[in-house]
Amino acid sequence: MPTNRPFARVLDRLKAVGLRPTRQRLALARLLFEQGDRHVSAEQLHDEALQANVRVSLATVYNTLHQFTTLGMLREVVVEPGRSYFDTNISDHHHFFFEDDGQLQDIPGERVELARLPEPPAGTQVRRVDVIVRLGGSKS
Amino acid sequence: MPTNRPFARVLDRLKAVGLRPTRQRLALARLLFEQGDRHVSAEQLHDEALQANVRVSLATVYNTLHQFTTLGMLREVVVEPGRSYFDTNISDHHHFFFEDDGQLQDIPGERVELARLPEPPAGTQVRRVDVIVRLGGSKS
DNA sequence: CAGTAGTTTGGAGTTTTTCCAAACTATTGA
DNA sequence: TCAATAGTTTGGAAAAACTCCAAACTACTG
Ligand SMILES: [Mn+2]
Ligand SMILES: [Mn+2]
Ligand SMILES: [Zn+2]
Ligand SMILES: [Zn+2]
Repeated sequence: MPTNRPFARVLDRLKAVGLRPTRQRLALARLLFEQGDRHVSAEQLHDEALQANVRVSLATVYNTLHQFTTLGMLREVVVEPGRSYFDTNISDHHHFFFEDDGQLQDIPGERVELARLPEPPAGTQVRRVDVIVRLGGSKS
Repeated sequence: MPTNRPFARVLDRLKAVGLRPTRQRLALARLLFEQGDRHVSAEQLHDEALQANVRVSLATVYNTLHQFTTLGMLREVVVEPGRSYFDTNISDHHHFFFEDDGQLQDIPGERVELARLPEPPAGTQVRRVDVIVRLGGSKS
């Protein structure tokens, strides 16, 4: 029978990438990774941590989000001026963006087919292709 | 024979959309529209204006860029956190984004074929589909 | 357990963008 | 021609998101 080890998964992930499992990092990792795919802003995650009674500074939230992104555990998504979202879904996929309320929704990679794309200019390499489907309410 | 009317085109465009052709607006419109397709930030356009000896405040540059965007003369492109680009190419097209130097380059609409896209969620409507091809130097 | 490298933190700083209310100006039509 | 009006511009203050810093703290190693 499996023991009750609520932190184990997240703890192992931190170890795997060589980050010390500090109280703050562990708590943020749990908020990020233990509830399915999410798109969160730094401010949002900070609020969630405080509500969960985890004392952590906003600077640490930014540090952590950027470390996780650099280590490939998160993906940064930019759709609006003045706010970055961090995506816990790091698989190949795209996004609906609801311009009215600023929400992001995943589009699985296989539901988009890019049948043709130009060659990248000489000396460059494609890092990623983002498809953003911008949505408005039914009126506009 | 055509008279020498350097401002005529831009002036007509302003009239067409119902904006008063003020000194500032006229100058900004010329910088934007009289040299082919461009992707400029507000700060950039402001600098250009000053260098061309056009006294205009940064607030006015923002006002103007947003008015032009609302009126469909410009398109706002967001690829990086913390900076908006305004695109004078309002035709259906996409972008290469050079992550190293922050530059944008147009990809003509017909060079991208989106063979499949999911239906927009009920009650929403597609406003635009952005394809951003993020490029890195040859090393990464 | 002491030493060290990695981590966290509050607060100040930076950058981009927005807001504001006062001054200014293009347009209109009497 | 010009006064009234609505639209425009402006500097400076403010907001919003993010970064930086140096001091304090803590996880790991031996
Ligand atoms: Mn970042
Ligand atoms: Mn805007
Ligand atoms: Zn996603
Ligand atoms: Zn473009």
